[in-house]
Amino acid sequence: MPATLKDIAAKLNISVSTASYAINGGPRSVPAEVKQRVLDTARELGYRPNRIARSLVAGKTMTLGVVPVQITIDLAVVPYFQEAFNGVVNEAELLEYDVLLFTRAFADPDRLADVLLDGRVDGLIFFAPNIDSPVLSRIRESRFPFVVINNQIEGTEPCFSADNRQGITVAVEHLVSLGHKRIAHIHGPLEMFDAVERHHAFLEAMVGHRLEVRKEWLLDGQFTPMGGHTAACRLLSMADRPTAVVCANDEIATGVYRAAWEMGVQIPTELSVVGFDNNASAQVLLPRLTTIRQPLEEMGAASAKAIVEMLNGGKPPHQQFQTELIVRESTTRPVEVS
Amino acid sequence: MPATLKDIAAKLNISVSTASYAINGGPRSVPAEVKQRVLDTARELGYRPNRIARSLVAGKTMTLGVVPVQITIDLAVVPYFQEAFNGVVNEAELLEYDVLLFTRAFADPDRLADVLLDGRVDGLIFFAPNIDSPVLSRIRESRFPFVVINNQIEGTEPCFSADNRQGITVAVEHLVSLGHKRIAHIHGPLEMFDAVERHHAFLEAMVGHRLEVRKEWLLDGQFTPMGGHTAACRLLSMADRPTAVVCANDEIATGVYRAAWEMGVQIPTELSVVGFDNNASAQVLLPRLTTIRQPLEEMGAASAKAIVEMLNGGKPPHQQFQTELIVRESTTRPVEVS
DNA sequence: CTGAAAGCGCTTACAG
DNA sequence: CTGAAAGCGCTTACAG
Repeated sequence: MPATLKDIAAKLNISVSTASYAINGGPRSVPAEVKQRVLDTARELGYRPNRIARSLVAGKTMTLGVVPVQITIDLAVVPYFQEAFNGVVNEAELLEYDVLLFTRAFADPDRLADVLLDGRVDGLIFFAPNIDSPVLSRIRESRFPFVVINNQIEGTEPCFSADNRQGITVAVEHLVSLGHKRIAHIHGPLEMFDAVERHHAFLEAMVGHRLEVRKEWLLDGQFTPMGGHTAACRLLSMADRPTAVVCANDEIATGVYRAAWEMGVQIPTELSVVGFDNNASAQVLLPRLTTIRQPLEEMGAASAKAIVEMLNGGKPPHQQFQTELIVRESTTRPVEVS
Repeated sequence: MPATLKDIAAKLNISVSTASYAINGGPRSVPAEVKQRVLDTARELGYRPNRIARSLVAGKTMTLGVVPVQITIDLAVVPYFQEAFNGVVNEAELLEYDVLLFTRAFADPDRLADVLLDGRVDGLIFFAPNIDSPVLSRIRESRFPFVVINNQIEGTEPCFSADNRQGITVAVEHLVSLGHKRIAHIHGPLEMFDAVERHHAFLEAMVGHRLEVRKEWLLDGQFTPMGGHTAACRLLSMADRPTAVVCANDEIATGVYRAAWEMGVQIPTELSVVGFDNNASAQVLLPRLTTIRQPLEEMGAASAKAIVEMLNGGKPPHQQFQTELIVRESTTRPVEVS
């Protein structure tokens, strides 16, 4: 039972409105002497304004909701999430908003929408939702402010995504310019928009360079180290092996490194590896990983900024972020197999 | 302007109480026919119960606050935080609580306490606070429910920590049993409780084995890859080099690997490396890192569970988690330098 | 059985 | 200048 304005008012024989004005320093002025007494007894009683009550009258909560539609368990351990989330959190701090993470997974999109729209946050940020996200339609219907990171968006709400196509295109060009012709791709789960875009872009780039796309060199790596490991083990035990592999994210690359290590395959001399994301693990791998940087943190920050802009009546535009190939030590010329 | 109970009641010419009972399915019964009409118009108007209002009358918010006292910026990118946070989030989902992350850093402990105690959460979980945390005293005074992960605690509130001493002791024993005598330690920032405990434990273990502790082999690695890299560069360029190094966390070990790679020092043959935490990067390093596992996720989960127990009137006890040495490939016998 | 009313802790327009 | 009152959107004890 924390102290309330009523307690202070009662103790001082003044009205709660006066107490309120004194505590908030306005908008009505309060005589200095009264104000001081209010402040003193507030301190004495350990009074702290109740933000729930304040939110109710203000009609806003000063908090942003983050909704990771895709993953539910072990979410905070996925690098992709971590970086975008970090961007949101850093920016939210600057904007003086707090961040509520919605973790409850509901099979029913209606129930999920109910939870997201229950008034606890002023706006929502969706992280890399599945391509088919019925929740988004629900939220859209309710006209609640939201933005989306990395997804194709039907409506007009702001969407922040990386140029996956460009990234993959540049990566394949890089490999081709080194002399690679035999290039494999380990893709992510094809229910995810990013995975699909990168996969498409890979195929297009290969065709563009008139290189053969072998079905058995197109494997699912699930965006995880284990997926990458499994795929790479298959790839590396083929009699007819690729000289390079484009991984749909760095986590997959991590698994490829392990597989190569276990099978005694040298990176980059026997296998060139390209990742995607440039997250922390890319910095840990040795030789250092050549990868496509996706500015996830900026994207997270931009999405937080956009939501707040919308709350202030603005209409922030979609934004596509350029990717950047970071050439490090995991790619080199293929060995001649003549 | 979302629909409210009042809107439904007005439209149906019934009282808000009836509407409320119909929506909530109790505690008072409502005739089936009326109930159906309420539900129908609720759907029609897109009505969703306002949780802020509900929280205000219930006096609880069903959300848990996570407070990372130590770090403010780039928080969500620190593995330590990620894993403990993941534990909290997973458990919170099971308990049907949401998680609010407090990110605002206030120099003034009173202001911070005001924010933490403003009624938005039912309980607080503090992450690895600095040894000297004035905020904790403020929260304690207010008798607000809170628990702490990894810190020495003055009061009686539940505290969940790993047995750092045991971990380091076992690690040193492991190295000694392999024949190492020349052992270095790269410690964390000594304002942090964990760093101090591990540092102390290292010194004690060395003394216990009657091994010489060289001052120049005791370096600060700041719990970061860069810190570890810098420290290891110094260590490895000494004429008189250690044969093994105990890193205060895995991130430091990551930097040590890089330094060794750059300087052409082979791990483990020329340098044995032990980490602490067993986080994701430990799985990425090759050769695979021998490390001390600290069950951060369990600790996070336990803390969430404890808070909820407290909210239900319980009094959960302190809990110290055992650590476990995971021997992998980064430690071996030292080469004879005779 | 159901409606009107009080109250959660605030803010702020309205009276005096 | 300050107090009483209404209202934010709910829940629930109290009347009828």
